[in-house]
Amino acid sequence: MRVSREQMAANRARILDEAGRLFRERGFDAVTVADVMNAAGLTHGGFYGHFASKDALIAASVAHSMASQDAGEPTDFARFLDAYLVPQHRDAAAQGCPTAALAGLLRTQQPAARTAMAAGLSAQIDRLTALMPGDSDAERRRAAIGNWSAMVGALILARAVGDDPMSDRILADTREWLGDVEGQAA
Amino acid sequence: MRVSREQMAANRARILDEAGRLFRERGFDAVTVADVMNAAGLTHGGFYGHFASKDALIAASVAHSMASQDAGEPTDFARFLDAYLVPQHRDAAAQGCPTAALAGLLRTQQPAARTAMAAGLSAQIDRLTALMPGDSDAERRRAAIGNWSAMVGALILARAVGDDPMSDRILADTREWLGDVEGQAA
DNA sequence: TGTACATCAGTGAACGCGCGTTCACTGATGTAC
DNA sequence: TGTACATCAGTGAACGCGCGTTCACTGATGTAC
Repeated sequence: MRVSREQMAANRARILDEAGRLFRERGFDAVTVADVMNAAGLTHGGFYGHFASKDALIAASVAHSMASQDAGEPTDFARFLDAYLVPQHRDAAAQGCPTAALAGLLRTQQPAARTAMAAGLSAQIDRLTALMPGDSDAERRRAAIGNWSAMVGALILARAVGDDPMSDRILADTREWLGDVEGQAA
Repeated sequence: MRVSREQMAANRARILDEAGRLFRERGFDAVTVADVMNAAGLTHGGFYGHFASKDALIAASVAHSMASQDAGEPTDFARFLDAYLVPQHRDAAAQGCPTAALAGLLRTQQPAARTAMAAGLSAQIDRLTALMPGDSDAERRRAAIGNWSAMVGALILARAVGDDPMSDRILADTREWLGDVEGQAA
């Protein structure tokens, strides 16, 4: 059942897409190699033709998910913030921000996966720095890192507590607070 | 090998202490029931005399770790912030803030564990609200939630990226940025 | 261009290991008299 | 207070299951002529 080179490349791309979706939704440990392959329409045995190990898939998947974030590159920080800290995003982790979904899981992962996160995070901070007001580049970068930490932190906390009414409040209050801080700084 | 009631209570307390330490250090999945029991100086077979399941231990451990945070209740926000966003805290997750160590892992845990996180988080926000400047209680609470999201988010991001030089920068920049924001708001 | 053969992507059964959980047993604790 | 017995916290072997990984096989693709 050999397939064409194009087909194989498409299969690999589908494996990465599905892995990114499943890992964001359930975390690395709760998703099996067979889960990913089945989601991609394949059987688990073929996995090792594409990746050396599950850890290699995790590293590639983190890089893939972080890179796909570039596509939706924000051009207006206020708009980005308002779309980010909302219940719909909290409830759609599978399609949402990979940083918020995965950062808390990466401390115990292998170096390659953490390096991929570092690269994606660095790119995101560069992007946000360009959108920040401020007199110096250092000041804009500091604001970008502070805002991004608060956004990712608020989303992680809102997701951690489950159905609790505090979840909505964390999102709304952090959104308003960051909006006020921005207003003051501008 | 029956032990006295006091001894049994002490054993249970030691199990919870060690579980809290190990879970913060390695996450829930990478720590086995046997790991926890051995760390507490016991064998794995006796575990089910104390807890109904590993999930029950996780829930109890989250509650235990979050409650132990009350002990170090901060009285000065600037001091708390300066001690929180530093490399030593980043590198000592086992003894550090349970919220930063566990929040990212809780989305995929059972309701009891998430409820315990919600309760601990609520208490922490109440504590920080009391330390915030501001005209109204709503404003102080918003500042507490925003600051706490940024602190937890920055620590999670700094831990996610590993040895990367960005790790130190995330801590330092977020610390300075929050200090500036506080200064402006006061 | 057509044919014969080598390659190799994917399949699915199987392997081995580790983990959560169970259970028969042990012997110190707690209690009844 | 001392003795006899019931209780039960902890032990360690065993069980069963699921997961990452391997491997012999299949049959379509790619290539040599």
